[in-house]
Amino acid sequence: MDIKNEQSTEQNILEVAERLFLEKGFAMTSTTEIAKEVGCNQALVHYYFRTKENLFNTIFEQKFKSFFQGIFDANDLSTLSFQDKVKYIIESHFDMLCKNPKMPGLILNELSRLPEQIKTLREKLYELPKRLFDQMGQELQIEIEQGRIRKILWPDLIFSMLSLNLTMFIMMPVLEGILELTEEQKELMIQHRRAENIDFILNSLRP
Amino acid sequence: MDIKNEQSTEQNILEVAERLFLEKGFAMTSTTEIAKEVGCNQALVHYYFRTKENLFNTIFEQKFKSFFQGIFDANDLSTLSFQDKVKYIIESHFDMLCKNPKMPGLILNELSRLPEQIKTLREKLYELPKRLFDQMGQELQIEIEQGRIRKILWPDLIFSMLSLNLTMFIMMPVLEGILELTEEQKELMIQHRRAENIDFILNSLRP
DNA sequence: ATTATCTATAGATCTATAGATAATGC
DNA sequence: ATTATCTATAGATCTATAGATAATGC
Repeated sequence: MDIKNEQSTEQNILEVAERLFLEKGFAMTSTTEIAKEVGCNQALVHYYFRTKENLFNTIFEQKFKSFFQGIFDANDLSTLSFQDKVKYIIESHFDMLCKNPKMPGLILNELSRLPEQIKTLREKLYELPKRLFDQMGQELQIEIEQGRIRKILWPDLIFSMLSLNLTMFIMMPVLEGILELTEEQKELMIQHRRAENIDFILNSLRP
Repeated sequence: MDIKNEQSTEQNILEVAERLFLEKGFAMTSTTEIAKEVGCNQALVHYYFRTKENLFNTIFEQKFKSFFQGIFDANDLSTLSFQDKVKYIIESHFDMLCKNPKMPGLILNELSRLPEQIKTLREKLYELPKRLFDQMGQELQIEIEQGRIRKILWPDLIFSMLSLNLTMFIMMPVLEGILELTEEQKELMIQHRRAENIDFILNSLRP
């Protein structure tokens, strides 16, 4: 009778589980609770996914992949100036976080339990963005030599870029609680910081 | 027979519980586990603290207070230049995080459950540092007018300062897992970022 | 026939308490 | 006497599975 119930129960379970895992983490979410929210009985969750761990891994793996490939998809940035590349990276990283605001928290809390995902992440970190990163590192070197950017190491720069973006989303639940933000205020704040982060970074890079 | 067992069992419980709560959070730490590590039986944990919640709150409240008052203790900064004040704040914030590297994670994960602490934090945020913050805001305004610092809002500046410091410690568990850092590498990285954060901020503030 | 769903339950925790026993401070 | 510690256990979860029943696709 539910409007949503066009989709299969399996799909429903996945969606509810994803939401609950993101909200409360692995340990605090029970298959009983998932079943209750889906509107089926608890055994069914195990019928489809056998174990809670299985269910979690299925969801996490998928979210995890799309999360990271979102950061540096191979857009051609070669026509842009170095500053514009920096700006583009900050923006796409920030927007990716906007779409998955709870993922950093989940990764932080659960990654240590998941050696397989750690391996994946390590490989991705060494592999995929290496081209982009090596190239950016070299370009940065040239910019510095030509006096268009102050002396700074590429790893330090990228760390600062990601830091400023990340904190916004990691701290948001606490900020909301403390400052009692409305939805509009929150949205304003996020958009403000998006611009501010770019500004802050580019200003720091001036020679 | 243990060397440490000079102190009372109650103190032992507090110390073990603090470590476990910081490592694994409230939900993932059981009183059974605490008792096992202390070397007593599980009933004793409840004898001293009645409930697990009680035990957690006792520890959290204490850590929480010392954590936040560490940030802006009323040191007299009035003889310093604005840049040196900024540097001092970054340094003391960073060093406070060094001493309590797991606190941000715990606060992030558990604060939502604790309305009392949220209230405390809100009051502190409005109250205690208001003097320092208002003053810094005014000073910043003067610096900007006199052309010694580029145009920036004080809340944006303080947010960026704290962001860069925070991320270092929040991401450290993940970084350690991915990059397989040794203890020395980790220590080097932390000290490097301490300097880099100051550098990055001060460079961004140039007019 | 096969697949989806339900009921019932075993077995593993975990928290909290009651009640017995040991240790300690007068 | 009082305080600290232990044993035992009630009651509440929670995960996972076995086995019965309903729904669906040929």
